[in-house]
Formats: sequence, structure tokens, C-alpha cells
Amino acid sequence: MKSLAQKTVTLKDIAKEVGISPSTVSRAINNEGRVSETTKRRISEAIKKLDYHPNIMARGLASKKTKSVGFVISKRRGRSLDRTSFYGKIIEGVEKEGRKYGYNPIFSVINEEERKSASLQIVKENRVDGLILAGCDIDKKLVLSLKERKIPLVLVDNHFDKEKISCVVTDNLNGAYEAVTYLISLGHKRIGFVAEMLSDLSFYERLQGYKLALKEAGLNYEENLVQESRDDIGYTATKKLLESQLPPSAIFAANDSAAIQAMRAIRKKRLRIPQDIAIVGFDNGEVAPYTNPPLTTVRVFTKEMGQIAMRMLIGIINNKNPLPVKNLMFTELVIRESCGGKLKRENFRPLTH
Amino acid sequence: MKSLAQKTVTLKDIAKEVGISPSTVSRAINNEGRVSETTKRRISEAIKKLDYHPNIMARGLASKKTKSVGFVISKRRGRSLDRTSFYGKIIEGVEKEGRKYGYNPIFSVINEEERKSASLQIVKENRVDGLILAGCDIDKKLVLSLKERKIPLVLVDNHFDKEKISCVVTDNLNGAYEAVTYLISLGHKRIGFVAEMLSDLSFYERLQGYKLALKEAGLNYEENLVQESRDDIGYTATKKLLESQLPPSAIFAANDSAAIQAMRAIRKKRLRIPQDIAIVGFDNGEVAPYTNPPLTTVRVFTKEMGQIAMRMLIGIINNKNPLPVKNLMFTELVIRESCGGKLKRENFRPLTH
DNA sequence: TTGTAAGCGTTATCAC
DNA sequence: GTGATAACGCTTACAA
Repeated sequence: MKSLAQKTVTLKDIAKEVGISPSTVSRAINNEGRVSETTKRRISEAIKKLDYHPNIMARGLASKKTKSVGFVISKRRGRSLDRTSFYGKIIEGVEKEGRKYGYNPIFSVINEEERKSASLQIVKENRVDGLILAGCDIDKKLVLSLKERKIPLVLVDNHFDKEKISCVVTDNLNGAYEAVTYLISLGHKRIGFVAEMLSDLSFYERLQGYKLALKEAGLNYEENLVQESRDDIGYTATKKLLESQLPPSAIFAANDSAAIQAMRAIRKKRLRIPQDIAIVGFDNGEVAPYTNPPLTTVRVFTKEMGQIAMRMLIGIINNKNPLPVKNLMFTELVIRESCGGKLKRENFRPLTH
Repeated sequence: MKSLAQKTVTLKDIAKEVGISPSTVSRAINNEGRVSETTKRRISEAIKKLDYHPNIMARGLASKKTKSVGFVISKRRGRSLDRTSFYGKIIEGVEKEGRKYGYNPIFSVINEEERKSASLQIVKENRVDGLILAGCDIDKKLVLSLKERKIPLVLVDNHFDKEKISCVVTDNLNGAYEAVTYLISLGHKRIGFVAEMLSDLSFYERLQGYKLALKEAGLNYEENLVQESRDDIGYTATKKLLESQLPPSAIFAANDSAAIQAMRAIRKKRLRIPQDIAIVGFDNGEVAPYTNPPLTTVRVFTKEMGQIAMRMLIGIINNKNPLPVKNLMFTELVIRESCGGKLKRENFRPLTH
């Protein structure tokens, strides 16, 4: 039953098998031009029979389409926890969605040379039809240079609003708003905000959500309730908060990592969570369920972001120049135990506008 | 200064520029056949000048080499914590090493169809020159089918010793041996072992290291000191241990996730870490420094595993059939606070044979 | 050392 | 509907 010749089957082979020309086979495969149903059927039978698979390279050469996209991340030095888990989830979504349309993601980390030249090897080599740029460590210069060269592009977890580049980002503002509103609904009046750094785009947006929630609740925004500490991801920041004259009764951390550090600081002070102080994180990372106590946090739909980004990118690749879109992903408050008991969400009113 | 024609520069263009034939240029670029130093120089000048980059697709078509490798993972249902962070680190290493030699990794998750057919789309399409199969959820049938078809292959964090397939794995035995020996050097006589599941290859090997350490120290191996609990990654297992007649004074967890669960169980019992019970994990994951107390654990060189795997794969791709090699990665005990204070390692003797 | 020419497996532009 | 035929950009014998 085994075929003896291990030669790869080509378009020609199946053309020969059916007794027609290669061009017709090509058309049939790509659903282009009219091909009679009968020959279509015979072609697909032959394809099955000979186990034919189009050669991507040949196809790419002829059609100028690689059916690959670059998934590129940039590693910034001095970024505390590396976010490989975050990126892993995104690319998983990218892969899943791409697979449906025959696109494969090429994983690429920007290196120094590329950073300097504001260009990418995989683009120069025509390895990809488009790019998904993930994370906010991506250089703006690179993005602009790519855009200028009309490379199909989607940003994930990053945006440059002024430049009108398609992107998919978490709705940090609403997510934070919801988290803080939840805290307020629990009776907290003094709520601290801690972050690794306020300059980070996502964290900045979360701060805005925090402010908005306070404002809507009629609470005063106090600058000294907002603290950052770069070296220890919010540990010192929390410490400062706890040692202040009027320490907060709750802390909203800019992300789960900061929340974990905050927890450490809180414990160090011999305070109990949530009895003495409540805490909410952001991201719903892998560890959130396993912190002590399990962390109430804002879930971010990472994998889905990847999927949506891929779908957008494919759209851009195939339609010439669709209007750029900023895709805001909803979040979801995941209530565990770090704010006290099994409190349900009914008590608080989410953002209505 | 800007060129008006945006046409992509090809081999021909630079041949024309220099005034020689394309084949010579090709040879020069690929360092094949003799090309005079002078023309070589002029060629590379022209390449710079015109900003030429070889078209990967064309090259692939002609040479049957794609300069891509597949990085493939398999997601098994019912696996507790997803290991995207682990895979992210590996592929980072793969990318880094591949970049040096012009190889790009294509990220791919095995889907149901592929699992059933024991074959991979990217292979059929000739998208890749070889594969890195990561994680122990990879089907043995797939691996064998790939091997039979002579697809260059390297396994990461997985091995089928009988099949003699090149792989790079953590030296779980020695890592575990070292961890347990450390515990013993601290005076512990009753040491428990907890895991999510003992059937997992890595965990099984770690169990062997645990046994070996006990044996070498002249301690008895007691079956009831080894517990697994699949549903909660070692939480129940630890609980069982703690509630036994002679509870252990230390626990060696098969990985950090299990260690975190063990910590939870220990706290639930109102025992202190490390005063009442010491704990060691395995992996040195991102969270290890942030557990309470910071977790002493065995460091695994994930990214480096990726690098080495890539290097091996490139070797296999370029030399026909080198002998398969099993690459054991050393580990490193990272001492934090979950076994007590700042104890140094001098007290204990690592494996000498 | 260099050039010529024939592919590599597709797609695309024409005619028919 | 279908079939020649010419690209696509590069590699690679084989000549020179």
C-alpha cells in the first residue's frame, strides 16, 4: 500500500492524474476563475489520492504572499518580571486564528540592530505578509517606519492614538474603574494605587480609571495615595502607603505582580488581608488563584487579544487599506478573597456610560 | 536622496550594478565556489548600496531550504497550570540562537486533526526545515512518524530514550537529588514528596532523584511520604502528608506550582514555613521569589534549553545524520527562605559521581 | 574565477 | 471553462 517513490507531489502531478493543465488545477485550488464542478471534484479527489500539499515557497514566490505573519516582541532592559507568559498567551491566540486561514506566525524578538535601523529582518527578506507587534516596548520609530512602507500592521497591548494604527488593547480605564468601584462598594473610602511605574501606558490608563471611579463616587483624589516603586514592583510603594499618616484601607495594584508585592509589604507590617486591608490586582495572571489569600483581580483576555489581532491583520493584508481600528477588549472582575469573603458583585454598579 | 522606484532589488539588480552574472553574486553571498576577493568586495558594496536582501521564498524554492523551523507544542486537556510561560522562555532561546544562523521559528500548536493524522501541516507544506517539539505532551506516534520521514527533529523537555531521538532535557534526577540532599543537610529526616501527578515524566524523574538522595543518606524510603493530587496540584497531597501520623518536617515539591499549593496547605494547618516545615520547589518560576516566604527551588535553564535545541537542530539539518544526542541540562539550587534563614550551601555535599 | 541556462512549484496573463 | 506560456527570484550543474 505504500508508495515507493518518495518524490513530493506537485501541481503538475495532480494535473497529469486528472488529465488537465496545471493552471486549471491552480484555479480550482484557489477558487479563482470558473472551473466546472466536475473537474473540481476530480481534482480534489486526485489531491486526496496523491496527498498533495501546495508548496508554500513556490506559492509565495509566484503570488508574493507568504502566508506568514511576524509576531514580534521587544524586550526592554530593566523591565521587572518578564512577560513571556503574557506573550505566550497572545501568540497562542494568534496561532489559533491564523490557522483557520492558513497563516503561520513567525516568532521574533527585536534585536539591537533592528532597533537601531528601525527595520525588521523578516520584513526585508519578504518572509511575512504582515506584522503583529506585541507589547508596549515596541519602538514608535519602528512602527512609523513600517507604516510608511505600507507593511500591514496590528499593535497588541499597545497603541499610538495619534498615528491611527490598528490595534487591540485592554480597556484599562473601565477595568480599573470597575475594580475601584467594587472596592468603594465594599465601603472603602481611602484607596491606594500602587504600580511598578506610572509611566507605563497601561498602568497610566489604569490610574485614570482609578481616578474616575473615585470622582464618580464623590471621593477626593489624593496624590499621596498613588505610589510607584520601580525596583521592587510596588513593594516600597505599598510600604510608603502603609506608613503614611492616614493609611488606605484598600489598595488597587496596577497589575498582579504589584499586588503580590503589595501583599508582601502588608504582611511585613503584620496586617491581615482582607481584614485590615483589601487588595485588588489586574491581569488575572496564572498565580492569582494561588496567592495568599487568592487575589481578586481584573481579568484580561490575552489569548483573545491575539485572535482578534490576527483577524484584523488578515483583513488588512487582504483588503488594501481598510480604516484603522482601535479594538478595546472588555475586562472582567474576578472576585476571590483578597477583598473579603465571598462577596458578590450585586452590590456595586458598573460603569453605565 | 530617496530612490523613486520602490521596486524590490533582486540578485539581478546587484549583478547588473557590479557588471557580472547573477550566479557569481549568488555564490559570493553563499560563500560557495571560488569568487575573487575583488568581486566579493564589489558585490557586498553593491548590496549595501542598493539595500539588497535575498528573497527567502525564491531561495527556498530553489534550494529546498526554508530557513524556518517549526516550534511546536501540544496542549493536553486537563493539564492544570498552562505552561505558556515555560514555552515562551524556550522559544525565546530558540529564536535567539536561530537568528545567528538566519533561522526563524514558526510557532505552532498541534490541533486535533494533526494529532489524529500524526502529521503536521507546516511539514507537509514544506514550510520548515526541521522541528523543535517542546514539552512532554507531544504524541509519541507523531514523533515516530516524523522520524521515519527523516524530518530533522529535536525534542525539548521530553525524551523517548528507546527511540534515540535528539533531545534536550533537564537533569531532573540530579536536580532533585541536590534539593533533597540540601534538605537532609539541614537535618531533616522525614521528607515528603508532593506532585500534581507522578505519571508525568519529569516528575517521575524528580521522584527518582528524591529516592536516590534518601538512599545515599541512609534514610528509609517510605511510600506514604510520596503523594500526588491531580485536581489541585498537590494541595490535597500535602494535606494528607500533614495529617499523617508522622508528618514530615520538610517537603520537596515536584515543581513550583505544587510548592505553592503545599504552602497553602501548610498555612491552612497553621504551621509556619520554615520553622515548622521546610519546603523546596522545582523550576524557579517567575513567582518563586514572591511566594511567602520566598521559595527555595531548583533552577531550570529554560531559555538555554531552547538555544541548545536550536543549535542541535541546525546541526541535524546541515549534516545529514549525526548521531542523536540526549542533552542533559544542569540545574542549580536557588536558596531563598522557605527552608530557613540564609543558610549557605557549604554544609552539604552535592552528587559526586 | 565566472557565465549560461535550466530548473524549483506556483500564479497570472493571455488566448482559445 | 481551459490551456499555453511567461514570470517570480534564486540556486546549481555544466561550460567556458
